[in-house]
Parts: sequence; structure tokens; C-alpha cells
Amino acid sequence: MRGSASLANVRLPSSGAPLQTERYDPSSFEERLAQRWEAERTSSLTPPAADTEHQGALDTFYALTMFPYPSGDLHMGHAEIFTIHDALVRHLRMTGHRVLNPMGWDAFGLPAENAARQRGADPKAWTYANIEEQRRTIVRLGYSFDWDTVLRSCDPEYYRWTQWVFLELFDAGLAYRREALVNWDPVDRTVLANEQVIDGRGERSGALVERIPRTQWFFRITRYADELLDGLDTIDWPDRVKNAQRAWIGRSEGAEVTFTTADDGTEVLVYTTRPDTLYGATYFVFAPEHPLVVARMAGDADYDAFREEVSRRSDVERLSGFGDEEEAAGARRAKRGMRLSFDVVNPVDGSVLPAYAADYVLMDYGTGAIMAVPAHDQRDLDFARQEGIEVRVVIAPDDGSTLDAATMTQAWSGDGTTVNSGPYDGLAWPETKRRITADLEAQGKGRATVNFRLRDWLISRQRSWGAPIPIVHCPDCGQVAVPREQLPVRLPDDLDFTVPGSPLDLHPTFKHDVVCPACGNEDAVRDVDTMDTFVDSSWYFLRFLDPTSEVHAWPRDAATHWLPVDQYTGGVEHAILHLLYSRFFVKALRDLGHLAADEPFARLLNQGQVIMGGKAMSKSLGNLVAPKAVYEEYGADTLRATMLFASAPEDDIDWADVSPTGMHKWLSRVWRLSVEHLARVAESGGAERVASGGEDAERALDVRRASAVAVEAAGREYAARKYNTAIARMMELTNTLNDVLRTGEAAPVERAVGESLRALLLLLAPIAPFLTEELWGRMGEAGSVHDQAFPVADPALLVRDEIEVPVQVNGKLRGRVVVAPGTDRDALEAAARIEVAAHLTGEVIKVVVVPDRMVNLVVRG
RNA sequence: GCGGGCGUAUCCCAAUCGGCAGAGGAAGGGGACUUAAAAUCCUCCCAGUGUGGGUUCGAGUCCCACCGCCCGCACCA
Repeated sequence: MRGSASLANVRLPSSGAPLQTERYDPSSFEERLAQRWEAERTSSLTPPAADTEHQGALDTFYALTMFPYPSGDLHMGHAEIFTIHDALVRHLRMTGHRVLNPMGWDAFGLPAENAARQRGADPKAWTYANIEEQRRTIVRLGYSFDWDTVLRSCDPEYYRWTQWVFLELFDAGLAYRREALVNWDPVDRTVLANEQVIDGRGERSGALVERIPRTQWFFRITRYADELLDGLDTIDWPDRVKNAQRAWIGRSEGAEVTFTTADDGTEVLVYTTRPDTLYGATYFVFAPEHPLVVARMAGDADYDAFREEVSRRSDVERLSGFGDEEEAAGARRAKRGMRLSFDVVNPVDGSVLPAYAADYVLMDYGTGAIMAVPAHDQRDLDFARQEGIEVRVVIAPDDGSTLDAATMTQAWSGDGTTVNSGPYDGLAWPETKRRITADLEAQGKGRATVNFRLRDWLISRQRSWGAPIPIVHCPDCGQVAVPREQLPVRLPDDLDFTVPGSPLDLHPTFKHDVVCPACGNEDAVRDVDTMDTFVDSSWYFLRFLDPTSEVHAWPRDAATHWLPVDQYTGGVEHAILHLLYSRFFVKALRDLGHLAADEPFARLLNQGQVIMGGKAMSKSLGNLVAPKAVYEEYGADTLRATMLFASAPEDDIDWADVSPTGMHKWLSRVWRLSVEHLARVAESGGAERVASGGEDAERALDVRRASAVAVEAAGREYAARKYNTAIARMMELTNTLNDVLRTGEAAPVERAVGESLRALLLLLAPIAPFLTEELWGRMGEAGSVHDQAFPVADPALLVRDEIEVPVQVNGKLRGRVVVAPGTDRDALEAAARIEVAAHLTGEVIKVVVVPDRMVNLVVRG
């Protein structure tokens, strides 16, 4: 409630001359404080490795933001993440936590090379200049990172250990090299991971991706598929991220079934999730690049042309042609296939199935060959109709409908009863599935298996601004690890970016200036690929534990204590790749004995995006608002508070809807209330003398109560990480103080006002660190406001003398009674009956009393 | 098609376990102060919670079905 009834609408003239007070001018102190904090390293925590004293303590907290890519100055998205994160960190510090709050840069990557190619910039100089620009902005905005533990993934001191991690995985058989059809980006001239291909185009370049064979390094993430899936149940992440990972891992249960060729009985394995529909198979499909097909169709010109045509397309393109537009038009792109020169025999009934090769079957999922059951699989039905192949119904739908094999256009994949399937007729399909699988297994013709959509992680990149893969290829010894003590394999400083292709490959000495570490063979060459930058970011949270160490990548003991990260804050765009890879690394490194945690990030917060007018901000749309423009006009505190007040952390912020001016107005009010208070105190010779004139007990109590309520409520909002409503609570307190001072003499409440303002500054400190620090000093308080304990409300001030309880009759509000808190049910009911007697026209058949909350009387008639 | 989320005042948004729909902000109208403007201050205006059912003494909140919008994923056998 704003003010008390006795004060409302009363305007008293203020005493004496108008106060001459200084206006809120952030530019007069923010930069000064930022520089001081940076110089004094006020937010630094001793690097954990050296800090054995606190390991094992319960009050430690590892707070982490996704480290930024240094593409230029900070943008609004960064400001959003860092502001949320910094409010969390500062609040935790004030509530007695020892917070590890490191900062680093994900500093390898393509834009540096593009800058080199386009503008002749040195990638290293370009990167470090951007990092310095971002670092200065971060300092300017008051984000309290620990500058003693900073790292950059492009530093040799860092990528030395990225290479070490690679070798650990290599030695464990988790890194391997094989030829694969890869996604080749013809513009960036590099290989892309499947995840980096969006709708058949390169994630960065937008170019149509081609498929070419190439020998590449992979990480065996599929070995952890099951654990990556199960582990999702143990972590506090947003459901949408967990679901995205579940879908990406794509676990399915089915069976491998052995078919045979009709001519010579060569065995062909098939993977199916629906072995219960085996009797409905009417044809058979191989991936065009299936080895059996390649062998049998050699020299067939049609086949060669077909295979060539299909192989140029990415998986995604082969499987798509089903985008929104096609779907809306009902015009899915046709599947491509060709009849092969042989047939295949179905093991359950000996029927002979025509064999096809088709683009909709992929070589690297399952076994690269399928049995086609058009009646119960839409893809097969589409192809069957296209090719005029027979359709055979083997499941009778549970919904009572009847499928007509001759005319159906929608495959039935729902529940149903098995029909036309010999001994299995009449069973519900899950039962059929179990029995057929068991029977096949008994006959040696099949077995139950589990399959994953997840593929191994392709990490080779034909780039030069990345961590070199620390392997030497020797004509005699094969792949040989560079000895650990020779790490890092350094990037040359003199790369030539004026020619297309890989500068590392083309470098005059990098590739050949090496001998085999095992046998000394001088014909050995270095691997000239670099690692996917997701490798760099899959373990950086470990390096923060001892970022300058030359003896280990991280200290095992510290990792045991600090992992998992307590809260990880970043954008939802990393829902799959970065977060899945990091989880894989932690599990693999755990199994190798380097740490104890099962998961890297216990809790994940995906902050919302900053958008503009409903659309993502972008340079091309011309609606970019830079943080710089905001803090130069209003100050860093206003930028921070605006971000936090605009929405809950996980909701998007539409910059068109928010108002830095409104927030600036409120901060100005906090400033004015504070400096006016100080001016009055100074004028009258100090707080003690102000109070000695006698305190207006009633008004002072109003102030103290309002303050206690704000402290209690804001504290709860902070704990729930809802900074928008925490700010609302502080605004209420500001309004109350304003009302009290406006409506009466200041002197009799000055002491209470001073107490409240100090509490307000403490509440506000995590959000507006500059303003609060400046005023804290002016209040004559010693030390930094950020070193103070977060305020706790005096419970006595939260107790109300009397409360108003609504009284309902038949659920409708009919009156209110004023009672003491804790009034018992009977007394409350009695008071309520009197209050609403006029409405109790019939017999009261039910009484609902919720003490201190409400009374509901249910009347018949 | 599948998954996740969101629909509350002119706008952005609050509302513990289901318990008085309005905390906070913005915009707008009126006013005070001022030579004027800015700033500041005061004041007013504004919804019954997307639609239809259900559960309940009581529903913004829970359940069902729809509508609309946003974000992922999507021919993985």
C-alpha cells in the first residue's frame, strides 16, 4: 500500500530553503569506479588450484557464462547474459558465497580468417584487438569477472592443453580417423559437421553443401549415447534443451534382421523398429552407396549416374524436400530410386522382394538397408505408389477403420492387431514385435538391437585459425601422437591467406618440418587439419580452475570440488552442439580418471534474446541498438537495470517495448532521495541531532515496515532469480519513501529514512553497482557496498497488527473483516457471519475458512 | 507432423500450495511549479485473464478440446 491513510492527500510545505542537490550524473563516477575496481581486482577469487582452504566448503559456487566469441564489440545479447549473470554473482557474494566467476574468450574460428582473407588482417592481431575491446566494455559495464583467471582459447598456453585432451582421447580410442562422405562447404572450403548444415546449407556461409569423400578425424561420442541420454534426467536444465538433446541422440529400439539375396544367398542385414511388420514387406531398399550394391552394380552406367547424382547431396538434402512450403503446397519432392538387378528374400516367409537403391535410405544409419513396408510406413508408401509396388496390410487399426491396400495413401503407424502374418495373427503389435524378434533370434536370423541417430563427432577442419591436431603421419608407423612434452604444436605466425585452401597445408615448413616421433622417419608429415572450435569450448570450464598451469590441464582435486558448474548461463542456440559435446568430454575424461563429475553443468539458464520490434536484431535489418549508445547516454546502471526489469531472465526482451528513460528516472529518484537526505542531515548537524528533536514514531514505523517488507520480498525475488520483480519491490520502497517525505516534516523520520536508504542501496547493489557504490561512500559508510552482507528483514517489523480478510458468500466477495493475524477459525467465522449477515438468506451448508486468508460461506438456495 | 512455450488494462508485465485479478513500469488525459520549456511532483483513465467445457466452496492458476502466436526438430527405417 502506498503511504498510510492518515497521510494520503495531505501536502505540507517543506521547511526552509529548497535543497540544492546534485543531479544524478552517472558519467561523473561510473568510469572512475570501473577503473578502480579493475585496478584493485575487487572481484577476483584466488585461482581455485591455489585455494585449498576453501575446497570442501559448502558455500562455494561456480557461476559461468558461455564465453564470448570476439567478433567485435559487445552486442546487446552479451549485455543481457552478463547482466543476468552478474546480478546472480553479486547477490551470491553478498549472501556469503565464495563465487568462482571466470571470463574467457572462444577465440579461434572462421571470422578471424575471413578478416585475414578479405582485409589482409593478421588473425591473431584481429582477435586480440577485439578481445581487448570487449574486455574494456565488460569493465565499463561493471561486470565483476575475475580477471586473474582469464583465458583465450587461441593462446598457445591454452591450446597446448586442448591438444593434450585430444591425445588423451586418441590414446583411449575415442579419437579416430576414417574416410567419410563429408559435408563440404565450397565457399568456406572446409568440412562441416552435420549439425553445422542447416537445410542443406553451411551454417556460416549459407552455401549449398556438397558431399565428398575425405579422411577425417572423429570423436567417438556415440560410445556415450546411452549415458548422454540418461544423464539428462539428473540435471536441472530447461525442458526444451533436454528434449532437443533427446531428439538429437534419437535412441530407438528394434531388431536387426538377416535377409538374403535371391540368387546366391548373400546375407544382408536390415535394421527395423517394426519387426512386427515383416510380413508386410513388399520390396527392399539399399542406400545407393551400400557395398553390396556397389559390388553388384559395378559397370552399370545407370547405376553409376544415379549414385553420382545422389552422392552429391547432403543427408539433409536427401531426406528433406519436405520443408514448410512443400508441405503447405502438398507437394513433397519425390524420392529418387532405381530398380537393382537382383532380388532379396524375406526370412519370415521366403517371399522374394524386388531390390531398389533409393536416396531416402542412408548408409550411415542402421545397416544402410531397409525392408520396405508401405502399408505401415509413409516413406515406403510414397515410394511404392510412385513405383507401382504392391502394398500389403499386416496391421488392422485399433480405431476401427479398414485399410484398403489398393487405394490407401496414408500409412498406418498407430496401434492395431496383427493380420496376414501367419502364426502371429491376432496379437497386438507390440506383442508381435517381441515374439517375432525372439523367434528370429532362435533361428539365428535376427536379434534385438538399439540404434541411435547420433553420429560420431567430426572434428577435422581445413582451417588455420584453430588448434592443430597433434598427430604426425609416418609412412612406417601410421598415426603417431606428438609427445606430450612437445606440445603445443604451434600455429605458424606467417600463414598465407591470399590463396584458397588450407594455409597450414600450404605453409612452407609446418607440414614437413617434422620427423616421426616413434621411428625418426624424415618422410613423416604433420596433420594439417585443425580442430573444430567446439573442441576448445568443450573443456574450458575445467581450465578456469588453474588457467596458467604448465604442469596440468586442470587440477583433479579442484575439479572434484568445483564441478559441476553450479549455474551456466547462455543462449539457447547452443542447446545441442556445445552442451552435448561438453557433456561427452566430461564423461570421457571422467572415465580416463581426470575428474569425478558425471555432468559439466548442473543447472542451465537460457536467457532470452534481445529483439527489436518482434524481430531479432541484426545489422541487415538496421535495427541494431548497441550497448554503447545506451550506456553513453544513460550510464551502465541504467542499461543493466533496464535489461533486468524488462522481463524475467529466460524471456525475450523486445527493445521496442522497454524504456531506458523510465529506468533512468527511477535511478535518478533513488539518487535524489539519497542526496537530499544527506543534505538535510548535513544541514542540521548530523543524524543524531536530527533524531534528538524527537521521532514521529508512527511515521517512522511506516518507513521501517516498508523497508522490511521490501527487504524480505526483494530477497525472495533474488533467490528465485527474478530480477524484474525484485526491482518492482525496490520501486515500491522508493515510492513509499517519497510519499512519506512529501507529506510531512523530514526531521522526525530522518533516521528511519537513512536506514531505509541504506537497505535500498544494498538491495540494489547487484543490479546497479555504480550508483550504489557511489552513494554508499557518500553515506559515510566504510568499504565497498559490494562487500556488505545482503540485508535481512527484522521479522518483528513484518508482523501486522491487523489484517483484512475477505468474506465470500457462495464464492462471491460480500464483505471484509479486520482481525488480528492468527485469529482462529471459529472467531473468524463468527466475525464473517456478522459482516455478511445480510447475504445469509438461506441455510449455511458449508463453511470454508482459510486463516488469515479468506472465509467462504456456502448458502443453500 | 512431433516437442516446448506464450495468450491478463493502450503497451511491457505481476499475481506462493487453487484463496480479494494489479505489484511495478511505459504511454495517454488533467493539474501544480516555471516568463517558458525541460526536469520534478500530484492526479485520473484502463482488463475480469484467447474460446468452449470440466473439477472445486472457490480457477488467471488444475484437467479436456479448440483458436492464435513464437521457438526448436522433422523422410533416421
